[in-house]
Amino acid sequence: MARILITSALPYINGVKHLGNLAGSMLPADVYARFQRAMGHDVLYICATDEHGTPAELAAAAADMDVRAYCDEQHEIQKRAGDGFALSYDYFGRTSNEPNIVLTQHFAHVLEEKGLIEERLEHQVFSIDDDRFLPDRYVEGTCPHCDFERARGDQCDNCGRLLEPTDLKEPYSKISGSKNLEVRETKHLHLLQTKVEPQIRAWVDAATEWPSLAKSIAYKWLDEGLRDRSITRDLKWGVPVTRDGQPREGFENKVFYVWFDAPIGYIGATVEWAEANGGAGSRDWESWWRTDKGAGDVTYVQFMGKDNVAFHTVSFPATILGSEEPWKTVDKLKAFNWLTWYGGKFSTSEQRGVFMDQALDLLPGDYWRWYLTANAPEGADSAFTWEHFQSLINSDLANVLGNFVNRITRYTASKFDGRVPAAGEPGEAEAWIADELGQRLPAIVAHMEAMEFRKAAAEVRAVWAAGNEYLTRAEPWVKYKSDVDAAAVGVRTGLNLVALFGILAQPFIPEAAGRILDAMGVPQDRRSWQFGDIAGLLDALPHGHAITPPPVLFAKIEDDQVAEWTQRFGGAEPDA
RNA sequence: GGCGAGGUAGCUCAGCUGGUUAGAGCGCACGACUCAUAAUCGUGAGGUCGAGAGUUCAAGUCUCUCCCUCGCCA
Repeated sequence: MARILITSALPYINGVKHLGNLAGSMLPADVYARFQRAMGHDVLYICATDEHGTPAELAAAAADMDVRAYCDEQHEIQKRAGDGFALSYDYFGRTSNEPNIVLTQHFAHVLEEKGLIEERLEHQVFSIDDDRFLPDRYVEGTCPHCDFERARGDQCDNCGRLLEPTDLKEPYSKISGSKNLEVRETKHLHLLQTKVEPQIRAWVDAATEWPSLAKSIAYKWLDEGLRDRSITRDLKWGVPVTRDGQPREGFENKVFYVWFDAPIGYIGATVEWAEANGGAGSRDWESWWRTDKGAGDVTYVQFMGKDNVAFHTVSFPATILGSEEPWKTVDKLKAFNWLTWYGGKFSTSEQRGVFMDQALDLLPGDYWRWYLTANAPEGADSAFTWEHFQSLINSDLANVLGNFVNRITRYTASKFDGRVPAAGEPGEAEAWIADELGQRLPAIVAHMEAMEFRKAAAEVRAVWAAGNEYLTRAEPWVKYKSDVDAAAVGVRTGLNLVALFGILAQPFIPEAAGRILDAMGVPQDRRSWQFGDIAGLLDALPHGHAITPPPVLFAKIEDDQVAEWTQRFGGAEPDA
């Protein structure tokens, strides 16, 4: 039994995420976690909300709430949305919780001891009316090069030139619009990434199980040269900057930069998990994260969107490797491209795209899980369209899987007293389906191991379709007229296929899979992915065992629903 | 502007280090079947692989130029 640590990129706290975020990290991580559990491995799947930083403060202010109260509320909302999609986190923590604060301060302390942190004086724009320092992109003004009036402090969107906030003419605060600004001196801690660069490069060189997308992004950053990076900010909301357990002199009103403490949150959330579970034995967080405390045999797998790759392959490793402590680092990394909305961006303001909570109002989580997995943006960006969604769900879930379950269970109820028939011997049709399964089941496992979810889903669908083909070949309803025993073999095999399909479906559509398996009376300990004995799989249900035809598993998506949703959330004609 | 990804059947996408008649699902046409959510099963029609040039015995797959789309710019 292998030990597998899985994390998905931490969703930011300011509001429910859209389907693209779900599809690019949390969902595939969950599919993988469920798969590995079904394979019998010891899996720890950790996620958390990323709560610090200016956007959280501003969102809280906009909601007229205290930041912590705002985060409390948003964390619960995101947790609920995750539950709605059956995301099976072992723990869904928070970067603002105590363990992450302790760990963040610990890393800063160790890095400073190693000579990798130093104080530097900076000049930053301070907004007197907002009573805060403004991050570069929150300062706007007129571009000194092209006179564009809404250039940002870091760059002009019109002429594309990189800027410093102090370059802007007529600068104003993007937060309040106030022009009452001044430049103040402020001291910050800088992480000397330039000194760690050789270690990071060697570590990236040694990584064998990263996809090319991840490696090329990492090398791109390394080749451009790492920069020493400020890891503190003039904010109230964040991890306090300390020294020897006391507030650090001159840093009383500063906190660590959100990108410094957020990835440490993977570890912090694991500590939260351990504390919630007693913290003993394998429930010990260090046995997952410290190679000197038993994490040597852990395989660590990270899931993220491509925008996060650099932070996970370069920035966070700078923290970890720079500490020179025996922390577990990522082994396998799965990066996703974007799920687009009809080829363009999801956009809240333009009402283009669906958010996680809205999606659940329309349809159960399984529908979305299947679409987003079967259509995952793995090789390239992939487009969501209502029409594609409708056809995929209706075809794969309603017609191929749902109808298969329905047709064979109902036939059993009407002709075989709702029981698994014992009579008859397997023949040609049974040999055919056994051969199909013998080829396709290993392929599915291989695709899952390789984290090729799109291909895995296609293969799972092919197995479901093979079930229908099997019934066409076995045609028990024809045989029933002349030879009830011959029909019984087909029914028995069909029922066992239903159970197998439920087992196969678990990582992808866990709720529906559970209903199928419950209806077939498959006990919990018989639901794992053990496909070695095909003949056994086709005769696994006890003879005479009663089954219940489940209600229709997947309702079809109707054209008028698509029309309504297109109207509400945007679709093919954004201007219409 | 810089950087990145991509342009393959009507649609959404596979096609590894170049090598038999370029694949899948959906959609479409025709046929079969009737246990089933008018579901299912079978057969078939659809592509000069963005454009041009080059390397090679051989290019969707390598090189160059161009066109177009999308994204990112901490």
